[in-house]
Amino acid sequence: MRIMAVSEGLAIGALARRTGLAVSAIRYYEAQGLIAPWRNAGGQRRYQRADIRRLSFIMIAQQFGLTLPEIKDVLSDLPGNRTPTPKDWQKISVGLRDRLDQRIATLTRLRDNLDGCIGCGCLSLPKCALYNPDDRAKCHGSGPRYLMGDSPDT
Amino acid sequence: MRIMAVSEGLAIGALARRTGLAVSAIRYYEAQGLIAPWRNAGGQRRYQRADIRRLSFIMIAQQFGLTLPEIKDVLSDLPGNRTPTPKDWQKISVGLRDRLDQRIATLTRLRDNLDGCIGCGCLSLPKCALYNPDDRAKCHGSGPRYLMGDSPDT
DNA sequence: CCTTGACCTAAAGTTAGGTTTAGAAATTAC
DNA sequence: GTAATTTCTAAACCTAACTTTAGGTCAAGG
Repeated sequence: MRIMAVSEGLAIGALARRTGLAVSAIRYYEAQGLIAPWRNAGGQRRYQRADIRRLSFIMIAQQFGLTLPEIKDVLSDLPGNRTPTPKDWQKISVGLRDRLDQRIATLTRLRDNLDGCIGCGCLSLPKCALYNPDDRAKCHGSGPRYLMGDSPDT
Repeated sequence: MRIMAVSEGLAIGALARRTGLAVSAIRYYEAQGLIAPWRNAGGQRRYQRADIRRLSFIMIAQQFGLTLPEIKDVLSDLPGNRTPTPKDWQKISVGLRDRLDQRIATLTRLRDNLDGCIGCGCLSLPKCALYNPDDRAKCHGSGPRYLMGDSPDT
């Protein structure tokens, strides 16, 4: 009688085909701690079906601009002792949505600042605050000012 | 009598201080064709005041996610035969704004797709179309599908 | 059994956007 | 005039996220 009904897992090539990722990329993610396959008797990697979803999540999170360490961090909220349920994925996806909202907000703010600059026609940075890499948008603090060439002695 | 009243230009260190960029970065931009100083008798780089504005524009465009080649491309619309006027800068800034709008739109679309995924709780890619890196959002075309593990034979 | 294709590891190479280093020459300050 | 700074070039190094290569091993088909 067959006991191993749950199958012996996916080989890395099959996983690559299912996800669209390169085999080398999957191995790289493993080296970075993002995925942990087991090994068969011959030492080859074997993956669970749930890993397809895991890799897909990684791909999506990358589209959203997360780095691999960040994604690793997000994924660490998944249960380690069992296959993640839709509910588990839903939970971490909400976190992803929050990050995405922040990025959109930042870009939108940046765009509005640019609009101000275009409006005045001079791209004056002290006015539009675009000069601040951290997007703190302070207008009269310390740090580099007159970035667009509008220094007082010009 | 002094003829050279327009000054002999900024040294690279002075430009670096005025823009907040590293000297090495400015030289790097030159290697990439983004800025073109002249050389003094001793072979040192000399910059115009207008270059402060040019470098600032580069910094801003980078915040918007443009690559250096893209920025070079955008800057190529500036007049080469004279110092750019506010009007010139205004023109290319509008182009920048367009690109920014597109990026915001893309991210927003991505977020809405994610919302659909969260809503259904399964992160099903065939439904949410997040799987398409080019953001073409086709739902039943060719290419990788079932990315989140929802293949028919699961 | 034997061949072919998939897989293994380790190390080197790739691209973007720079920084660092080394040794020499130019400039500035006193 | 000399010392300190700045600048010069070329080449090496850096991180992220991978890919490629080289030399072997494993697995499946006939």
